[in-house]
Amino acid sequence: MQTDELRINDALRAKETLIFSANCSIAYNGRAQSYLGFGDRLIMIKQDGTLLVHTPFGASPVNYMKGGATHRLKNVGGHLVITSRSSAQKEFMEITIRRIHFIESLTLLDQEKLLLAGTEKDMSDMIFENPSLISPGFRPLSREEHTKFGFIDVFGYDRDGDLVVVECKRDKADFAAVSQLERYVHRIKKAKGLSKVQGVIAAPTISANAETMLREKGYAFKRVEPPRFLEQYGKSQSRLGDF
Amino acid sequence: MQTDELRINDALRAKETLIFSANCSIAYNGRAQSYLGFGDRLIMIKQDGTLLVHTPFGASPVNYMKGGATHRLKNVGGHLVITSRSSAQKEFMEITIRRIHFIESLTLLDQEKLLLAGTEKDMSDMIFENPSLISPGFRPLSREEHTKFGFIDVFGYDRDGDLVVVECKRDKADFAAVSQLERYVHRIKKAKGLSKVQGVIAAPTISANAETMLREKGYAFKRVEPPRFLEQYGKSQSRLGDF
DNA sequence: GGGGAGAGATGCCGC
DNA sequence: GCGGCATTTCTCCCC
Repeated sequence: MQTDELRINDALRAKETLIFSANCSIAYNGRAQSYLGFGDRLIMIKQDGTLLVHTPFGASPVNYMKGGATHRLKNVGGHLVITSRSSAQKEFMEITIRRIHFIESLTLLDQEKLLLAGTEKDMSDMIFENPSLISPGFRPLSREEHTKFGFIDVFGYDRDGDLVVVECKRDKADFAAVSQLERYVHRIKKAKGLSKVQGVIAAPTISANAETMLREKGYAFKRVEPPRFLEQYGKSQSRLGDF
Repeated sequence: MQTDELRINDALRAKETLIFSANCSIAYNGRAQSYLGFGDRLIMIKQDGTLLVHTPFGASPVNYMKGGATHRLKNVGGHLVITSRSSAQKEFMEITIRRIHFIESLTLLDQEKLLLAGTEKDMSDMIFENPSLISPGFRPLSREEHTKFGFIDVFGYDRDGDLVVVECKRDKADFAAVSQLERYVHRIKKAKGLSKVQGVIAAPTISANAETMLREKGYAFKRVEPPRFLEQYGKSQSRLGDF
């Protein structure tokens, strides 16, 4: 126990990455409030102050504190208790520990950034380069435009000279996508004083209900798959260098 | 090295929770594609097959596989390589390991469920119990109603007998909240053949732009804080038992 | 720091 | 399974 206490304190002081497993209970108060009774969990405190509590199942942490939090270890009547505070968001967490299964700590060095392909931005780039994916004669003017009209994926003129707003979704488009498109179309109409602006959702699929709503409002759906730059990877691992 | 290989293989076979730190690179192909160059990371494989890769900074994993994935360890020319597959989503991940810093594995027992207060549902319950939070004379009919019209937080009649749709947000309301409210109001109007249905956003705050859009569409904003059942907790830790 | 929107979002619940 | 939506969403980017 004494050793555990020293080990955790040393890691926190040195701002190492600390990972341990413990039977513990957790109370949180901040943006919401939560309590979790005693059970075995993995707890990770990163070098930036991020704290994650993971149960043995599921992808998401059951409790967490964002980076910048400060952590303190106390010994309360023989039990170790970790308190974490984030002044930024007025958050507070308390981990009451019954038993520790293991403790590890070390400093991790990682300078790399994730390369990611197949995002919505990759879709809008692809459409900009291949406008016929939307319609014959489509002439894009801009992509990923952050203007006062909003953040519009692709925006241009169709064959008839009408303005077209294209909203891309990398997955199935839903009600929210239709609402978003409508919001952009209305803003463009108002800003440019136009009565006729086309709206297109470009996505691999669209839910039936969303498509009904889309048609009712006079917009169109165009099936477009997000580009898969590494399609060949699964077949040939030697192509990793292509990235 | 031989020991590391055995240790990881034993843990995977036994479906223990496995956590190790390694200098590694990561390739992913599935819903998208990604590549991450060599760096020090924490890797966690849970009892349900969830795999998480964490860098030393940030709350979110840089790479992951959802529960149900299967993991295999290979020795490729002296380097350990973990391959993970999820047949459900046709996903594939490959972790190439240069050096392992530590390995731990164990079986975690956790039966507890998180108790959480201060959610949007708590807000709609509170409004249902205290209708005057919306307006004097408001009479709620239902809460959290999952109908074919959609998922409506609170819905009832105002003092004048008009139908009212209330959309709650636990944080600042934004454009999306206004669009959502509008969608519900339109659907109710259509379904009931009404020309006049009120719409209210109940939230602690609303962004200035969203409020402008809200007013333009004839809806109202009502300031409501999500209920904080554990308000007292931060002041008096002895009250933990109240939960 | 706020606003706006994407995410390999995840997770929950209802049909 | 899909659909619809909340999330202590997190993260990024722009103003």
